Amino acid sequence: MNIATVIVDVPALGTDKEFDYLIPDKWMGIIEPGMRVAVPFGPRTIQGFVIAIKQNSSVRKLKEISEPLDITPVLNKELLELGYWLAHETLSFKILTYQAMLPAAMKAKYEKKIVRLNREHHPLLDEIFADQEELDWSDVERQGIHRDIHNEIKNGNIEVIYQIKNRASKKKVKTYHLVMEIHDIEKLKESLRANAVQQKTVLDYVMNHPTDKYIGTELIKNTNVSYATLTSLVNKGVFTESNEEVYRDPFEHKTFIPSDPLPLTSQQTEAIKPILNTIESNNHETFLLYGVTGSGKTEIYLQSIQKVLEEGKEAIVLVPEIALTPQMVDRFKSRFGKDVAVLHSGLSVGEKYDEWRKVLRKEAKVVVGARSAVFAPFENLGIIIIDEEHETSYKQEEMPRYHARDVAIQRAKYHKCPVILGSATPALESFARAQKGVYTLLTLSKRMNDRNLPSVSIVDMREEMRNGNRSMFSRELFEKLQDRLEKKQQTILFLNRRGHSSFMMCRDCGFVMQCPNCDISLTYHQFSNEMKCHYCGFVTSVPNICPECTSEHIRYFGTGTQKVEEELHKILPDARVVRMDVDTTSRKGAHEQLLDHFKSGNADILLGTQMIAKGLDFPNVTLVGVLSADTMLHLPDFRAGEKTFQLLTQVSGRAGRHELPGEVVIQTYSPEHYSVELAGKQNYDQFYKQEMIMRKIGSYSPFYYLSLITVSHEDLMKAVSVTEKITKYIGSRLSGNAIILGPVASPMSRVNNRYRYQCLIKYKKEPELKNILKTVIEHYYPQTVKEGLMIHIDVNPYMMM
DNA sequence: AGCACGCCGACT
DNA sequence: GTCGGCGTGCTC
Repeated sequence: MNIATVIVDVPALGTDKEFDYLIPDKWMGIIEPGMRVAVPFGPRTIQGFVIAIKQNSSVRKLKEISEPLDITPVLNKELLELGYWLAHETLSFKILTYQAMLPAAMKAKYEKKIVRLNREHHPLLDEIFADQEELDWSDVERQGIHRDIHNEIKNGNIEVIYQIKNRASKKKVKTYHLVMEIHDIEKLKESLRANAVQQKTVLDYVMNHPTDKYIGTELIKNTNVSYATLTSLVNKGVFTESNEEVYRDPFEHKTFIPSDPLPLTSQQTEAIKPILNTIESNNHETFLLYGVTGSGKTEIYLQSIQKVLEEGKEAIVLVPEIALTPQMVDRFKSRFGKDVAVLHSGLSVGEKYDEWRKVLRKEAKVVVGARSAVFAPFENLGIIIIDEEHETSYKQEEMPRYHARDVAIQRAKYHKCPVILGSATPALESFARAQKGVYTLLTLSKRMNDRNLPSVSIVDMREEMRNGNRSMFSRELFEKLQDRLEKKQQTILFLNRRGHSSFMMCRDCGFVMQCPNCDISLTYHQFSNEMKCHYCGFVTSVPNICPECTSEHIRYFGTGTQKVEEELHKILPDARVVRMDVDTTSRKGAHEQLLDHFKSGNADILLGTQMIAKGLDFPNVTLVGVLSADTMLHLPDFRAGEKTFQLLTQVSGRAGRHELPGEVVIQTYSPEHYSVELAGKQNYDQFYKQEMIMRKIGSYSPFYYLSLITVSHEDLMKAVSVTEKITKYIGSRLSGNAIILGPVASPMSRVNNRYRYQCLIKYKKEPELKNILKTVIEHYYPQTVKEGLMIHIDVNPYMMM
């Protein structure tokens, strides 16, 4: 058993396979599956994951593993297998699936260096090395001395070495251990010189707060002395000092008030019963917890987790973009305290690494996190919960293009434990599966305390226009805003930004400023006063005259949050507005600050985009206004109606969650569209029926599975011809039941000067499809590398652009 | 992905 | 003749 199977850190077709290495005697019994190792690969040394350990290899001449990079495995057997499964499902390279499972801090960084092999006098080497032991390869390149260096390598004077580095390190803090008895400290204090004030302060502090160790920074803060003082006390034998590893705690300055399980309503009790049963009986089952906003889904999550912990198992809770719902984290931390680790995008690389290690070391039993937290390295999973399961952020858009829901179910099958998908507006796919009995449907139709759903009025903005109101606020919304200001109640104003950013248009000739590299109009950014392309990053100045007809009547159109804010100030000068968008929340912690500001009553109106739609719960909010409900209704996406319905329903749910009744005003140009109308009525069931008809007519999911192939190339003809060949090939290999659409130009037909064409495959059962797609990838791989052709395959796509 | 190897054209 | 251009193929 001295041979290790390794997946190497080279994401390419030719290297996406197992490589065998000898385990040197000194590492025997130490190197285990799931560990990262450094291995020689060609002339380099790179990182790899040990997949298995075995007796024999079919390869004759094996190299030895250089060294292990972990003390204990970072992936368990289940996750190692999951990586293979995921690579197969998403047509991804295996190494990328493993990288997706680990915090970014553990991705290897490589350094190429040269070292001197001898100290013999040498004019060039003496000069470039000076006194250094090793030299970065980039220095060689910068100085343009390639030739000489290669000569010296040949002469045996220097050698090229490769180093693997971790991105983040473990955080260490200086710690002072108290090693002197209290009465000795007293004596020491007496014997100190009168002017040794600082040392005396520390000794006093220590006597008043006796404990066996002190963190250096804290000791200094509390006693107002310097490290030098502490060092002299170390010399006098009061302390010993050491560097101890600590976790970075993102919630260091937050206190959580412990919470106890709440009594459940009769509906909640009914809903949780089957979940508790599966936990107890160790069975896998997927539940769709369909509960209107405010029906108490979270309490069901909490009490299910409680049960899981009692069984000695662990829980994963996925929350979309968790930084956006600090309230949610609070609820879990309050209930489960130190057992909770949090993994979300707002944390620094180091913080994420620490939270992840708490899981690996079994110091945390509950993980609350965004998409990638579904890979938390637990070994006794008792439940996986996906809150707001319809959210599209659960789908990763880069390789591996996985959906957290699919991974969750796969893991739950392995662990024989339940999955709960929770939503007030389930994804159509999920609800359909629940109807078919694939998932078990649990319904919470009543809000807790029997609070009514807010009353919703839909305002036809065309009508407003006809009546001479050209403002972005309808009369109804304006009057209600005024009313809330008088009553000292709060309002949330939601601006649906997608497909609605500001663009420059000439009023005389209709010219719209386009990105020169992409097939999209440039967006006006008031903040920096520039025109930007959101796809390739192109930036240019704002024109004063139309570049086309030199007219001065060139203006920006569309509604940004800043513009809404200005307008609010004009019509309601006394209103205190908190604006939340990319500009105001980019600073770390700004998000939470703004929300706290609003919550504490320091503002009347919260104005924002997507980010205010989710999970917020403010008692004093009695009005929610949606400024333009239909902006994404017309996007080229078969889920546009579903997304609109979900968003409107979610936003509406923000009003009247407590004692005060809530009202919602939805402004729209398409009041008759069923997505808008039924969102107004909060009628998911009706929406489901209606949308299912549309999906059936269009042969879309959930009636068909989809796979999307996008081909892009600098040369339009190349993109077209390759897509055409692929479409033909696939058509010839699939059954007659599959529908193959293409080649057509992608809705984003050019990005970054690359033309994009696509082929959409709709199918019910095509067991050969994965293999066919793999053949396509293999066939075009050489062109991918050499000619800049890109083929991007998305199984079950969410982004159709 | 890198990197070495190898086979052609442009110079000392 | 040698240098160095980049096309080709391999990495346990």
